[in-house]
Amino acid sequence: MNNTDNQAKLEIFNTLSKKKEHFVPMHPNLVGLYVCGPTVYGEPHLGHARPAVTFDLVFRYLQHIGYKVRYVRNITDVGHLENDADEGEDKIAKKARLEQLEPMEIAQFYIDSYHRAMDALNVKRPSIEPRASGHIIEQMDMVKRILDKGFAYISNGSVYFDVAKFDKEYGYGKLSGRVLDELIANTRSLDGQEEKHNPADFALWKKASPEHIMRWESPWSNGFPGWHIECTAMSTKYLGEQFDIHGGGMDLLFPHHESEVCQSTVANGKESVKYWMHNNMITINGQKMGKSLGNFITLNEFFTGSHPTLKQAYSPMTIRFFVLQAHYRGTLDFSNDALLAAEKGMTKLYAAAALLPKLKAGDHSDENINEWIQRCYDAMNDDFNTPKLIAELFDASRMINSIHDGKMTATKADLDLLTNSFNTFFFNILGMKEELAQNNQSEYTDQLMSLILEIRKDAKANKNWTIADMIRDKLNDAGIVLKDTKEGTTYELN
RNA sequence: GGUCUUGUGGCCGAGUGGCUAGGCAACGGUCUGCAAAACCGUCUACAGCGGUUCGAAUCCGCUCGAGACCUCCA
Repeated sequence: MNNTDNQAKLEIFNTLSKKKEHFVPMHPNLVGLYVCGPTVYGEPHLGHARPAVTFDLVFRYLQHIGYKVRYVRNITDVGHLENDADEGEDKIAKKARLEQLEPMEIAQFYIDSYHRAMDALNVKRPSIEPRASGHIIEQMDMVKRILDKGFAYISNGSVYFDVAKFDKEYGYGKLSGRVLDELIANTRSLDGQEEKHNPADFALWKKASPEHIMRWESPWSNGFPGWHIECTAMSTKYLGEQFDIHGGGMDLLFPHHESEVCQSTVANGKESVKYWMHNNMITINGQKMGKSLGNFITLNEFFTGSHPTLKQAYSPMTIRFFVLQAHYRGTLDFSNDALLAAEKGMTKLYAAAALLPKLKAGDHSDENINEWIQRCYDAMNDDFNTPKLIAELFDASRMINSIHDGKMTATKADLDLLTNSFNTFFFNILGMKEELAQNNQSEYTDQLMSLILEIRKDAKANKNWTIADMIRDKLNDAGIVLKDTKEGTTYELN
């Protein structure tokens, strides 16, 4: 199967149409991908891992089938308002005061932390990672354009988008399915609403109250941009007025993405996004994750196991594999049992990968490798069905083990094909990487181990089971697992 | 309350209107000095109640459960 075939077969579930559609990029061989990135005022947690891994997979697969992809993932580092106690106060500004640090210092601290966690999860860095604070001019420009077109109004120094007018001209709610009248009926009256003509209107620019530290001079007031405008401004700047894929979590569907549709439609005169993709949410033991529920777990806590909910530490690759073992549009529940099962399964696939170079070719093949490869591509082309792909990899693992045990054979050509494809799907596309333990197998370790295995072999030859078992058990305690096979003993580091 | 999504075997998790995904766990077998690993086999589920159909886990309706969103938080 070549790239052209796969490009033609790829189907993506489009939130706009609520069905799978053939993916046809606007420009041949080029794809523009925009994903809503993190708001940097806290440690990265599971809620960050899911979209990051999901769209990393999309990024990787699109590249694999031959597209040149520009992947833009923003960093939101301005304009965060808290909803609880300190109403109207910028989230970053609040933290800054509490900790006596510059707002940008806080943002930088958490950006670094986010990057470290994403690197650990083997999430590729995007092509461009623009910061909202670095695009204030572009955002103001976008607000001006919307004002000029007559779809926004100024009220007490703030600028609001006129949703009712938009609804009349273009129809509101295409993405989320919201009906404007129902929205208005359901909106409670809240402080500050009197500035708006209509409760469904949203801010494009907010006048800063005195406690705001992050503020910029604008034609309307000294203030800061509304939340939704940053994505519209930055996606337009880097991907153009129309681009292929916009992704994010389902929690962003409304109002954030719906508002983006409004803004870009007015500012650019056309709908800008062709395919909207939304990953589903995560839960922990069936509950949503929240600080108040006591199940808020950061990624570092997962990696180290330092949270009361966790029975053990889970490596970054275990988390990644676990995320990929569920389809991105389904909810994903984290539990110790499920993570443990994923970890074991993942280990099995690593073991199969390690076996591949050791396989001996036969004169015929018992399985059709090309058909297997086809099934792998079919899975990916079906809206990135990674659980299906992983099931195929487990099938391959069974083949690999059987060939290794001499219970099956494959020709040299098929072995090369199998090796190449297994590695491509497991490492390059799913983005699994060897974890530290495996990389620790230095030459010294190898020499020491071969000495120890030699001693045990002697002991076994002399039927000295006490010594042989002691070596095996003590090594096991140290995290080194011995595997006795007909060809001799091998070892794995855990 | 409203909008949307979702409910699959002990656990996780794919799925096409008819052809028993896969993983983990459990149990049996082969192999092994024993064990682990590996391989083979067993465990045949689709929230509940109706309806459409020759046939539904898959389509429709209702009920129950879960989740997301419904603020100028991002």
